[in-house]
Amino acid sequence: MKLVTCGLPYANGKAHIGHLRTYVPADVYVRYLRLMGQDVLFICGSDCHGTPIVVNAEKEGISPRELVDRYHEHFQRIFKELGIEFDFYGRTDAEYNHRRTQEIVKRLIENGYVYAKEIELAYCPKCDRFLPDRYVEGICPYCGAIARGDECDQGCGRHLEPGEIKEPKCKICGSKAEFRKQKHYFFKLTAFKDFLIDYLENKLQGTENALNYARQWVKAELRDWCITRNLEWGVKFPGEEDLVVYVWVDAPIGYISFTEEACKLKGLNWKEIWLNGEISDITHFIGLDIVYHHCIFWPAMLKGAGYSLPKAVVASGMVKVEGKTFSKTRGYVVWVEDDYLKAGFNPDYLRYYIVNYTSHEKDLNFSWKVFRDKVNNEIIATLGNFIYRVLHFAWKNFGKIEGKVDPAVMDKIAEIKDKIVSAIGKWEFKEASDAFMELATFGNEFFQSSKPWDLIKTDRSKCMDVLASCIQIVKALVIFAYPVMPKTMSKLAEFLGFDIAKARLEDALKPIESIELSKPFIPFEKVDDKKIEEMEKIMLERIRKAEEVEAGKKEELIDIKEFAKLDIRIGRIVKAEKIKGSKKLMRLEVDIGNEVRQIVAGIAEVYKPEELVGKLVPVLVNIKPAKLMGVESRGMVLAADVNGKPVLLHPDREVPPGSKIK
RNA sequence: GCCGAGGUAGCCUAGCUGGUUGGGGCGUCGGACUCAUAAUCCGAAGGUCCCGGGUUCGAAUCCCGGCCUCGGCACCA
Repeated sequence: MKLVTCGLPYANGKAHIGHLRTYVPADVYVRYLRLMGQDVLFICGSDCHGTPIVVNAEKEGISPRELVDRYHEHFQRIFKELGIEFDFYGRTDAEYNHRRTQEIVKRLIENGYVYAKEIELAYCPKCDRFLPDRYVEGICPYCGAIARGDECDQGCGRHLEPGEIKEPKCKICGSKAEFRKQKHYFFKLTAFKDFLIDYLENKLQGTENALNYARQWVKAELRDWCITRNLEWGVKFPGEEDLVVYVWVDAPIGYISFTEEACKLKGLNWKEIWLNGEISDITHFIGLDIVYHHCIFWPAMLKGAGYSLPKAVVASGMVKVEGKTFSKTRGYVVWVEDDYLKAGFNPDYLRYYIVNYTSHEKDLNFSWKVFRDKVNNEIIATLGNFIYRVLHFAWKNFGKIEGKVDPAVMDKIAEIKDKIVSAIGKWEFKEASDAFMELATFGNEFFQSSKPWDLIKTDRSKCMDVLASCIQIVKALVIFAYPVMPKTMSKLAEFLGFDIAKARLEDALKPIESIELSKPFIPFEKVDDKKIEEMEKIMLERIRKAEEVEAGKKEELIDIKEFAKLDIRIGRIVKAEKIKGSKKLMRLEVDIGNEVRQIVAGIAEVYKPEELVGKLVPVLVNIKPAKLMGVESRGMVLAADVNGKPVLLHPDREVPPGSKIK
């Protein structure tokens, strides 16, 4: 029994096209494996724990469970509609996952891979609880900027050790927090370094993007992981009522507990998968963002607890939307339900697009125009049209087809089958889908050059043979394309009188002796331009709104007194040099009239030092000094922000340095 | 700057353990056909294979140097 899993969607938001980049190919993979006669268990579920869920639930005034329920159902619905069929779709907050997680943690403790350590954590006396990192705010001891729990994110960027932050405040009630010592538990990841190097170099298979990334991390620096958190929501750490296990412990364990549940339902033994010697036939489909967890943390945990290790990790590339980096906040997103499904598009189209656009490892660009073109030119004109023209012609002129299939046709089908098998073995789903499209084109050529519309008038028997060959191709296409477009292809299989669920790739090569046809249906409906324009409008509107929100944040009105607090003066740049080790930072010496100040500015990507010297620029003089890349900055050069790039401002005419700006 | 992935015709790409005129798809242009959802088929145009060196009888393919793009980290006072 082979196990295939997908990275668990976090039950904290709706499904978007980025999710599908992983789930669709995984489903396609599983369907092809089954067509090859393999026994596969396909598992996924909702990732339900972690602080972001707790924070969001609190914001909405509901319990974490209610929030999780909502998205758990949402994802199940989306998967069903898109034909992504898991054998089991679980949730990590279920009893079975808690049980398995505690069992594994206990094993790790028994085997000596977990140790306790006292660390200082912010504690709010008013709320009477320890505060997870993102609930703490305070002052950075190094640069004085406002910093959050573990990091000076707005100031010097330093990583802050627990206890370092000054004047800690609770972000929930705003009252002063204090530091209290608390015992936490660490997983000895460092003990697995040699094991991981060997595993990643010699044992683990998968896509290069994942493996290379992980190898680099392991060789660099491994640190022990703190695996407990101060939360109520989560899996209790054994023996510690107040601590839950870190979300990245219980989430992947979901793969195991979901397998158990699936096996119960199917009368199988889960231990044959997860307690089956060193390496087991387990394949994880994931996004590039969680490579670290799946290639490093997870195998170490499994090893430490005595479980089997995954055989392969397959990571999908990133998703772009209309050529831009995917971003929910900036509006470059396609929501599966609100955008795609509500517009009434056939889910098979999106599956085809995702699988066929480019190699699994590379970036996928989603564009509505490309979507329309791929659907209309490839799915409909080439594949759908071939299927329909053959079935329609055969039904109209014969009704029943009994004829000899051309050996060249059989050879071609066999060739395509081999291509598909080889492509699936490499996780190259575009290659597999290109292969059946090639067969459709071959079919069109065969039909065209055989001219059955002429033969029907001169030689009915020969015409019948041509049709027999064409129907053989149609059957092969239905089987070969089924994993990518299950909804339409199963309807066609039914029309042709066979059960696709029991089909094998080899069946495409079994000659159809005789087939009786009824009136065929048009397999795919065209996507029209108006609909695409609508979709583009929706997206543009969303992008515009996102920009407005961004601008709106800055549009808080202030009065002149507040403005007067800003001491802005014209300064002359007298020296400029790039800061070593930084891409964006430039060290400037600026004459602001009564003194020359050192200022660090993030302009090095756009400006060269030599073009800056002598230039007059506005400088915010009374900003708190800060250190950037270890260089002190005592002021801020003002510039226009154009698509994230700075454009410097210069006075209309020569003015003396130090001139005040009002 | 560091690490990773890449740079092949308007777009997506195959080839990358070196070897006949660099394949394919979409789009474009011309033609043919009419069974079919104006679908299909045939043909054509379109490429400094990022740039510069080197190895070699021979390089898109190997080596060195550089440029650029994407992602991650650092950072944008």
